[in-house]
Amino acid sequence: MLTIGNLARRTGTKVQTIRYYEQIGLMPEPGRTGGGQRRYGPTELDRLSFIRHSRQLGFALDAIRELLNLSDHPDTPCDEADAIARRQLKQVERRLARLEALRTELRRMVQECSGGRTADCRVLEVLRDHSECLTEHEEIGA
Amino acid sequence: MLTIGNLARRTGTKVQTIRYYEQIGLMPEPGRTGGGQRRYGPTELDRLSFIRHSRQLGFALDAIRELLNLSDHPDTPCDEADAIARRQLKQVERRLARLEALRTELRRMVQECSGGRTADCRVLEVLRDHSECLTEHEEIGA
DNA sequence: CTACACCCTCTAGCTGCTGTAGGTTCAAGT
DNA sequence: ACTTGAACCTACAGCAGCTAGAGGGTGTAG
Repeated sequence: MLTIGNLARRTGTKVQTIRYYEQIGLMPEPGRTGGGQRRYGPTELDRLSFIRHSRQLGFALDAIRELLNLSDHPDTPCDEADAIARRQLKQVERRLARLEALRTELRRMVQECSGGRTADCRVLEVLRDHSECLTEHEEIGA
Repeated sequence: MLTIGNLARRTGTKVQTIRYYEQIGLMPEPGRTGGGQRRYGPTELDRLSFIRHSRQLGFALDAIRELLNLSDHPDTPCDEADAIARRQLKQVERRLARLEALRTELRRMVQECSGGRTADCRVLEVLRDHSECLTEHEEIGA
């Protein structure tokens, strides 16, 4: 039986985050000692590992909730899990495209800065005037 | 003189966002009509454009605050503006590297899913077992 | 039986907005 | 001059996904 601290250490999660996951129903309410402290078993360890790993792959908590649900029902067809992963992949690809455009723009800004007074700074100039941009970058979304 | 709505339209910002920027001191308190409505001039239009453009390039509000400060003092050397931009570039590059690793992992997951039962789903399997990952992806940070 | 590391709940804060409620003002049309 | 209706005002709550702190209780090793 693991204390919350041990579970945290084993999964690379913060204690508060585990309690938060419990609060939003992502982790089950665990057993408690007489004094009210949480104790976890291997099931919970697996579940939290799944959650952490999914987070590391960038899945939103809602998506993880769905994935966990699917994982709990081994006999259903796996189209849905597949669809969630594909959606996530699409999102990652969209973000990549955006970030690549940003990198280009930032590189250009930085390269053109000749190190004079801020009055002549290309960095500030570019920020002042959108028309100097080569690429469109309308959305901010992460 | 622009109303807040017109300023919003011209810069592609929401009205509430402008008021928010004012609240956190990023935009100045503008003049008001007798009835208490905000009225903006060209200075504010420029400032907000600068902010929006910087946001589109992914700068944090604090970085933008600094950049605006620098922009207001044209005779100081521009090393700092340059440093801020370089920092932002570094951050973008770090995020890109991370996202590329995620893309690889997600692609592999999706490709290996054969469309059977969730019990055999590679997507879920991979999420369950971190050791199947080819790449490390420890941090989640945006 | 005492230290002391760990646990508990509750609440507030972070970034960067966005939305809603409930009320007022402005400008155009009659 | 008066009415309409869009746009404005303030104030506050909420989003994701945690994180930090206060103020107190528990568990266990020596």
